[in-house]
Amino acid sequence: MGDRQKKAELFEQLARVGKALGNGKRLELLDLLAQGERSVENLAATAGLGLTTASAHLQVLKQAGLVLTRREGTKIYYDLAGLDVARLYEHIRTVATDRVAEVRQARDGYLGTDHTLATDATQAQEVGRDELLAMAASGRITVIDVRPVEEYAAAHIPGAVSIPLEDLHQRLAELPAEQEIVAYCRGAYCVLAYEAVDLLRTQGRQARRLQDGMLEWRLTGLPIDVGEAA
Amino acid sequence: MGDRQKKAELFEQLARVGKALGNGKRLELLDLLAQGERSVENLAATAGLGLTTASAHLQVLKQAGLVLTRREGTKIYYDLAGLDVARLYEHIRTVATDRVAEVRQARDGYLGTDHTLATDATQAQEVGRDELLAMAASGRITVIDVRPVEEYAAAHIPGAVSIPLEDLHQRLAELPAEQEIVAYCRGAYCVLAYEAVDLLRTQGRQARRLQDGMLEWRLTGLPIDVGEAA
DNA sequence: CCAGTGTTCCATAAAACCTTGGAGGACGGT
DNA sequence: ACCGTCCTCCAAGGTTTTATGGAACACTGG
Repeated sequence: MGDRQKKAELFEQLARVGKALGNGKRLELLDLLAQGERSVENLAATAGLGLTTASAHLQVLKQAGLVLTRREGTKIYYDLAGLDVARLYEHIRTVATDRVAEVRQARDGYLGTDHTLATDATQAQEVGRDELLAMAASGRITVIDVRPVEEYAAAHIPGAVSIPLEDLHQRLAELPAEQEIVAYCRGAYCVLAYEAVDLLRTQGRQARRLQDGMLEWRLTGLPIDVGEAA
Repeated sequence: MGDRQKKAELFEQLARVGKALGNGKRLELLDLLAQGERSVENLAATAGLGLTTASAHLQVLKQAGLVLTRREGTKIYYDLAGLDVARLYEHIRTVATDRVAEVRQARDGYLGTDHTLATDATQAQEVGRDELLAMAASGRITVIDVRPVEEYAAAHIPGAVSIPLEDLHQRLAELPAEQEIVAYCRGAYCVLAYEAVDLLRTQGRQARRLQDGMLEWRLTGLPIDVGEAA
């Protein structure tokens, strides 16, 4: 094998990871896995894919070394291979958003333009991570996790209460009326917290969204809790 | 357009960048561009691609926002869109190498297994970036850049002398006999510096390779010089 | 304004990829 | 041992990339 050919082979192998990241469905799966491990069936249902399709995509991610599997009885759980993978995902997302106008358009279309405009008004809706820690420590705010319970169980911000978005309206009574509420969800591209804040405000509550979400929280190395109870 | 569909659209857009990174030829083009801007013809020739093929690949990279073009007279020069792109490339390379055994095999096959084994002996051949700066400042070493002259001109380590690998043998006399020589090239996956060190040693010189190369040097934010003269 | 160079655009054929359904394998429960 | 569940593997199809020539375009220099 010639030198030229070996070089091509090396780049072709490197491209394996790129290929794995080069499909919307797979990115969506990674996005879900960034919240914690899940079974194939769960992933397929959540991402709206056929079982075999999801399995095939997961296989590609596995071949690229991005995810790992763990068997528990009859189920197989997939999880990110490591925090470096989450970091890579976040990195590619940042570059895409910074460099491609169409990505920003698609994001605004999904999240709602009003949320993503970087006006002073919107900025005020967001709480920084350090700010959250400080305010939570002094008991000035209540932090709620509006993701599905299973994601809360996999990893959540210490002290946060789990109230999935769909339950929020009927569980309003659990939240102190006089305290500001900070909601968070999966990450920068997740709508749940935006909608939670909107809902709370229409109910006359003081509410803000945490800047980004769980993915970015983990990437900055901040502490997390695991388990179901609050 | 439903929520589900908008979400799919968002991920599909994000995947554009992944797709661009999901092809060996394109990664090779990025690797070359990480050294500095080049014309299409130059890129095609260096990467061993047909002119139209190279152009098509560059178009994909451009659509993904990874490269920019600049016209100068009759030629069009491509360049990385920014340091963030180089960082992303480096990131994907690191994850691929860490997580996929086949990538390591391909790398060893290209660079030569003897170079990549992390033994104490090989470690001693490598000079750290800070170490290089310190030794160069005190005049204890001569730093040579063994890449093609055009890449040296685009960006090089301050104080380094340009001696392309192919000229090295006949220009040995330019190098001080009693001083240690440090050679560098494009980056972690570039063979030139390895071969330069091998050549120098067989000629009885003291020689070591800089850890990684120009790409990583730039990413750590260290200073560079631009231009032809030494 | 013309000729010449360098690059992109277009059409086409070959290759690779995605999806889907069905067969098969591993495990737990009975 | 047998069945049900969950997942992977395999094969077939339809769709999307990729490579490669030739035509078209943009710019420079005369």
